[in-house]
Amino acid sequence: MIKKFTFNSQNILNELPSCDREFLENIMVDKKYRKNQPIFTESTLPSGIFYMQSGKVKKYKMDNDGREQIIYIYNAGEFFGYSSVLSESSYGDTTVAIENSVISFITIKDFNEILKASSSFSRLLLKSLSHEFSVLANLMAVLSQRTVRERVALNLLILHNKYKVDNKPNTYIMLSRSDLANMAGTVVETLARVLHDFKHDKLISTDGRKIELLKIERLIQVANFY
Amino acid sequence: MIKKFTFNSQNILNELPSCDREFLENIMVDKKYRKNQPIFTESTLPSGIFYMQSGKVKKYKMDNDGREQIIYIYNAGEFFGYSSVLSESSYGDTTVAIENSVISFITIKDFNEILKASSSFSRLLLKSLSHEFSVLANLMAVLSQRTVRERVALNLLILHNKYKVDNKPNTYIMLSRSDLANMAGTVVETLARVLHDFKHDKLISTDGRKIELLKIERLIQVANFY
DNA sequence: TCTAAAATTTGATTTAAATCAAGTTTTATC
DNA sequence: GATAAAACTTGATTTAAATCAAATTTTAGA
Repeated sequence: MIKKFTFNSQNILNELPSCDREFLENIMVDKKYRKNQPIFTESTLPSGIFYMQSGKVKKYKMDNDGREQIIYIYNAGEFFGYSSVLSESSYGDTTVAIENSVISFITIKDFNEILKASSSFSRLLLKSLSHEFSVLANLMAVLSQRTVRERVALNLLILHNKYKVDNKPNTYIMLSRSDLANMAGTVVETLARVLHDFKHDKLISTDGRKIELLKIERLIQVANFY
Repeated sequence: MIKKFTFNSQNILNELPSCDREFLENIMVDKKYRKNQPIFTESTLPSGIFYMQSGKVKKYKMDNDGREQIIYIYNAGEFFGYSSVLSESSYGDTTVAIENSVISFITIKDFNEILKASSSFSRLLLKSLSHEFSVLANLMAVLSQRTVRERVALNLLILHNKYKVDNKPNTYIMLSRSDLANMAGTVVETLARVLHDFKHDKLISTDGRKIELLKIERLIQVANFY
C-alpha cells in the first residue's frame, strides 16, 4: 500500500541518457526561494518550467472565499509548472515555497527543444505527471467521501513519505497546522482536534510543528485505504 | 470560465503529423462495449492503452466500503489507460462504459514504439494528461471545500460540456442519479434534493434521467467558481 | 402491455464537522 | 531575553449533510 505514496524522485534525471541530462543541466538556471515566497500565481502566464533541486513547494488552488486547497507538494527531484506551457494557457494554480528551496528554471524555448529532441525526456514527464495524477486521484476519492479523521490520516502518510530521507531513521513532518488543514480539506480547529485524538491514541507524537508517525500500520487502518 | 471545462477532444488525432496518425490507425483494433461493461479493473495489469472512438466511459476509484468516486469521464477522442503502462504498475482505478461505446486498443509494444518514434504523440499525451489533471485539481478543490450544492453545480457544468455535441442546440446530460452523486461525492438522497432545488429555481429541467441546463450563468455563480 | 425490480424522491432524525469564541502557546523581532 | 503578534488549542453551539425509512416513479424483461 505504501507503494502508492512512495516515488523515489531523488535523482530522477539519472533516468535520462547522459546527453539529455547534460543538455538539461546546461540550460537550467538555479534560483533560491525563501520560505513563503511564491513561484508562480494562478491565472498568470508561464515563461518556462521548474525543477526542484532542494526544499519543498506547495501547489494549491484558491476559491472565491479565500480558502486554499493544497493539491500537491513537490519535493527535490520533481519537475513542475509544465502543464500550462504544454496547453499554452495560464496557470491554473499557485505555487509557494514552504521551505527555503533551490529551484531551477528552464525557458519555454529550451523546454520545447528538449521535448522535441528527447523521447526519454517526454517519457519522464509523462511518468511524473501520471504519478501526480494517481496521488491526486487517490486523494480526491478520500477527500470527497471520507471523514476528516480518515483524510488527516491519509495526508499524514503522504507527508511522511515526502519528508522521509533515505538512510535516515528519524523522519518527522514539519508543516503549519493551516497547511495541513488545507491538504485535508478541513479547518484548523478540526485538524487540531484530530491530531489531539491521534496523540491520545499514541499514533503520532508532536513537538511544536514537528509531527512524528509512531504507528504507521494503525494509521493506514485509520485512513481506511490500502 | 467555461474554457476550463471545454476541451474539444474531437479529432484529437488530427493534431498529429499524418504519418503518425496513419501508423496509429493501422495498429488500433476496435471493440464494442455495451453500457455498464467494464474495460479494466483496479489492481489488474495493463496490456495496452485505449482510445475512445465513440461513447462514454467513467473512471472511478472504489473505497473499502464500496463507495465509488468518479474521477473522470472520457469522451470520444480521448486516450486512457496509459498511466499504468508508463509507470509499469497495476491499474489504480476502474473504467466502465456508461454508454454503448466503441473503443480502440493499442498493445504495449505498439504504444512504446510510437512513443519512442513520435515526439508529437508524446506531446499529445502530455497535453491530454495535463488537461485531465487540471480538471481533477479543480474538482478536488471544490469537492473538499465546498457545499454539496456547489459541487453538484460544478459537476453539471462539466457534464454539460461532455455531452455537448458541436452544432447541435439541445444538449442534455443523461446519467444515473447514483453516477451523478458519485461524481459530486455525495449520496443519491442529497443529490435528489439538490436537483429538486435547482429545478425549483429554474436552473435546470429534468425528464427522467435527462437533465437540461437552463441557466448556465447562474449555475456558474452557484458553483462559486470561475 | 403487464409486472417485478430497480431507481428515484420525499420525510424524519441523527451526526460529523464548521463556526464562533476565548484562552494558551509558539514564533519572530527588536 | 522581553514583547507583540501569530499560530494553535479547547469549549460551546450551530448547521449541513448523512442515515434511516417509506412511498413513488421509472425501467426493463416476459
